[in-house]
Amino acid sequence: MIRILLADDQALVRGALAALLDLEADIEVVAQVGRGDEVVAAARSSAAQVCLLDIEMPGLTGLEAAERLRAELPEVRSLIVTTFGRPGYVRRALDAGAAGFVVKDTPARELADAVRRVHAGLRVVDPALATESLMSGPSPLTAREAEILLLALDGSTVAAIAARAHLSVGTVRNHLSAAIGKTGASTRAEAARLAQSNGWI
Amino acid sequence: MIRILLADDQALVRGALAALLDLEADIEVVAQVGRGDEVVAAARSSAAQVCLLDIEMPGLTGLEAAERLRAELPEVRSLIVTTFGRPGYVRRALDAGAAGFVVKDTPARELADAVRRVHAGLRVVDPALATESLMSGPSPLTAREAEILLLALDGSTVAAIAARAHLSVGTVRNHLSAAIGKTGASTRAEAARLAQSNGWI
DNA sequence: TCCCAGCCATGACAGGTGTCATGGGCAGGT
DNA sequence: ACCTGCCCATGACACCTGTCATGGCTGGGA
Repeated sequence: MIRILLADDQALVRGALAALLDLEADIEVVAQVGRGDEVVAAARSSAAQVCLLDIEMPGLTGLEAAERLRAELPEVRSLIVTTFGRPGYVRRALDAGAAGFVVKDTPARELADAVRRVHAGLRVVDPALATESLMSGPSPLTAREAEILLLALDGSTVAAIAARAHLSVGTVRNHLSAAIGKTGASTRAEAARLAQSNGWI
Repeated sequence: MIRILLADDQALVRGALAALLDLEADIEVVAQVGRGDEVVAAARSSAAQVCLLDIEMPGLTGLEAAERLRAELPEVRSLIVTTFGRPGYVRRALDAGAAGFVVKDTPARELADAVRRVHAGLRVVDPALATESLMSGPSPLTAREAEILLLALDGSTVAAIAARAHLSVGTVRNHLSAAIGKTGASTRAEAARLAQSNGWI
């Protein structure tokens, strides 16, 4: 019997996935949480063996939760199950210690298989996503550029970004200009959008 | 026995919701589709009574699908089940003829209840969402402003937007300026983001 | 040690952007 | 018929942005 923890902030999706997995004879959902920062504690108290983690969650992202799990409960294996198959997410997930990565777009049957493989110690990654992830390569952005670009996501002016980052306006413009060049965009808004869709920020 | 059609582009979520609803004794999932433009045909051939529609779908949005259903199969009732509880979505959903609106964030139990109420001819709207929807009110944007703002979402320059909309650069700037004023933003990128999060575009 | 990459900052320039005033055309309501 | 609101367009102005050149600083490799 494989003991599963489910982490997804949408109660309906969480419950539905639980219903789906409980149909499998060899899988048992032993815990459900709706926040990333509840994952480690719940995994500990429920003695879960595999954690299904959504990326978008309050508290901690699924990626960060996987990192905590690796540090505090190394015998627990994480499987990222997310809506967005952004290239770059896969790499970050594996770097964070996740054992697998599937998108919510996969056939329902394959989820149980993925759980079994992860539980058996294998790594499982959506094949289509894996190639796309390798295509886009690692982030070309420096840490600072990524940070500034993140602040530019909401469409703020350069002055507002500079204030939030405690930097001069000119420096922000330089970082943004570098990011625009590296992403192949022509405005900072487009660069921010591209970087996000590639999982770079 | 209530006959249900499920429309969601994420196969995993669709399958999981099906597993969840099939646990109910009086509910039967008779069809599943992954695209908005397959909803009407599938509803017709499966003789579904209630359609659960996600908003974000290829082909047609759930809102548009609800509109088609009302026109072609008026006896079928639609229930919008979506990830984003954006104020403004509720109003648009009800305008499109949907009988209910719930977010994926609701407890699993309530979904079956919502389905039963919709089937019984009642309207069901997430109470928290309903008040928020009334708070934000209807869209302040004119049709043209919303259209231009939609083109500005990806961070394009004004010139690029003008080319795509077949308008002069000056006109685009005017529409954007009006939209910026109405949304209380200070750049078009921020205005586009605000309008989207309010369900106005 | 030198050198390089990244970070921060300044200044200047061209071109993009947001605002405003103005005007014509078109539908819908009184 | 009149008014109102929306759409489209033009032109001018101040300001914001993206780019480039330049320089100083720091923390690693070679």
